[in-house]
Amino acid sequence: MKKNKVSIRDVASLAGTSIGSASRVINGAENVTPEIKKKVLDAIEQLHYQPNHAAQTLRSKSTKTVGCLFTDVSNPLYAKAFKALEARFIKAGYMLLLANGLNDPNREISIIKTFQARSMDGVILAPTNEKNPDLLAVIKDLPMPIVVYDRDLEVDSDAVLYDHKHGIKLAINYLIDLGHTNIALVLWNAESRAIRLRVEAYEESFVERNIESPHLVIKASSAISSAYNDVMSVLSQKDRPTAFIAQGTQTLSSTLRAIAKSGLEIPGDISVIAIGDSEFAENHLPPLTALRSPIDSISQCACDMILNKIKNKEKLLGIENTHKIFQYSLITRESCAKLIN
Amino acid sequence: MKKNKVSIRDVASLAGTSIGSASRVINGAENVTPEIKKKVLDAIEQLHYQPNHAAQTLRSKSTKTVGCLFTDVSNPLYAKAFKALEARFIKAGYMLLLANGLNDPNREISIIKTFQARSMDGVILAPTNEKNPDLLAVIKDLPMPIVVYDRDLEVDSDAVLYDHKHGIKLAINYLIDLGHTNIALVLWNAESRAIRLRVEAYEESFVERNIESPHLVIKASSAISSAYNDVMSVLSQKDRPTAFIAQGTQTLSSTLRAIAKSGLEIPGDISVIAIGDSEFAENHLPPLTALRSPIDSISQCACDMILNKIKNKEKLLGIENTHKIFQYSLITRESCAKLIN
DNA sequence: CTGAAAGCGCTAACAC
DNA sequence: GTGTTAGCGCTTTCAG
Repeated sequence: MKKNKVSIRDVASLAGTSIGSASRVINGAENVTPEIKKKVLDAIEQLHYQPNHAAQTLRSKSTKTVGCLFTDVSNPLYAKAFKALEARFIKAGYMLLLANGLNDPNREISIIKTFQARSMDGVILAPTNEKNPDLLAVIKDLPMPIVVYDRDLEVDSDAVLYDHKHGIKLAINYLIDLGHTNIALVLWNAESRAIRLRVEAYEESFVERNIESPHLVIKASSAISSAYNDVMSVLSQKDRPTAFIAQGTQTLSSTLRAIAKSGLEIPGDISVIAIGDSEFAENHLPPLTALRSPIDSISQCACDMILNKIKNKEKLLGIENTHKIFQYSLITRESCAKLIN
Repeated sequence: MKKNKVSIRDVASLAGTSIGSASRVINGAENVTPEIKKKVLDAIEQLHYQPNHAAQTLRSKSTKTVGCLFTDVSNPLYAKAFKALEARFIKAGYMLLLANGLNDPNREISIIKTFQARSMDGVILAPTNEKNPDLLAVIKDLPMPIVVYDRDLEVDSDAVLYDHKHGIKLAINYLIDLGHTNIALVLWNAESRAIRLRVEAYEESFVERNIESPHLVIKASSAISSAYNDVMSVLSQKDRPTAFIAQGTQTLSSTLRAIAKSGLEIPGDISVIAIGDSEFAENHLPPLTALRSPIDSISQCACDMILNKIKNKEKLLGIENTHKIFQYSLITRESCAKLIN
């Protein structure tokens, strides 16, 4: 633990220039003689000078930091999104400050307030409590650019959204084309945009194909044990489903386990589609057909939106907010088979 | 997007006091009349005043932020650790800034430099490249309190460490007591303190019991497909193991899948112990005996170490660095059985 | 193109 | 106990 007390003053004096010139060099301003620039750079090098971030922030009114509120990074989905965002922001010279809302409205509110108190240059928000009026009020008060991440929030801001409906329809249509109609959808029992839309799309898919819906949406109350039990019980019914669409990591593997335990083969007896592609799906035996979520492009877009707003903050005050929607794609592998009557 | 330009000056003038008193109230100083305190608090309330964090930082030399370098939050282990740490730091009024090193030494170095440039009040470090001299040099230069998180880093700092050896020995002794000697350890093929110690402990366990080691350490090069294949092939040998100790999430489930595919029953034919307890292990059929990692206590300790050093920064300059070691515990469930010859 | 100087918003030291 | 004031380290006018 050493002390680091070299300031721009030291740099300027070592370089034999003024503080102003030193600052210009540090910030890459154009109007500096190569000569002075070199002297300053040398001094910086020699002194191991690092600008004081707090002072820069105070003066320039930019923290070079973006806040990110996700529900829970232990959900691999969010972890991946965070990593994708982090990579892009770091490249742009920003830091991403992650905080977990953990489904708690008060925590979410307090995190957002912290983002404000620490004057983040922008925020990416995915609060769980989409309808909470206090939450909404706090968000509306935010002075910095906002990107809503796959939530139906009634606030005037940019948003990036997954087309969960389209994804489910892709999967169901694929299965219907293979002859399946008795299709089950296994989700967990939470309230979220994703789940809401998936359930809606499930019913709509059958309507659009003029097929009677089997109404087999299984909402497991716990991702593991309950999904397993629920799938087991559905499987034991006389008119058991011939295909499953299962979400997530744990819900999926519980579903798979239940199928295996029931002595059923994939895809011979049962077809399976995973919502969300993963190494797991790819390497499973048999490899699982999966809905691939556009996580990288959505993250890139969120990042671009923020950076763009930050850059144009002064210039185009009346800049429009945009909602961008991203499509799933169906990666067909070997877990689905034609249904033979 | 509104503007937020109310400063402590506005608060003081509305409250009819001086800036100094306002500051004292904000910082909870003792020597303030209740009367003035109330007036200031009211003014703050009324103006929705929020202190400017950059100014506070610049003046007080404390960012109220702690940097956290983990390998990869998509690893559930790190995600859980991050959450545990975050909870404690938030409670103490700090923010945790997470960054993923992603196994890349340059990235790790650059992250640590960023932590320094942004003058984190403390850092929690778990770099993958434990021996990289540049990395080490950068860390040694850090001016703030450091806690090394389960790494063998040759730096003079606090550290929190898992007793991975003890964990493995717990598991192997338990299995030996059940009559197993042909025990396989399934890991993935990475270089880390955890894996290093587990492999060492594996061999030592047998030596300590005067049993010849079966030398069955399976290092899957990929967590999923390879673990599956490797376990399959071990299982097909004439003298197949009677017990498996498997790490992680994916390695474990691949191992389980291979066992199931081989037509073997747990615990009848094969005993299984999971390294790391989880909902998955708990809800598996049969419920899995597991080594529970002391993730909460280790996180709590790391947090306390940092906070303690921050608090005593000036006072006890020569404060000692401590290494604290945390024990796994064996949660016995139904996946292990007595070996009947 | 460069230097001098003002001041970002706040805390802490000091007088009263 | 309270008010005044000097900077924290930097960016950014503004003269020159």
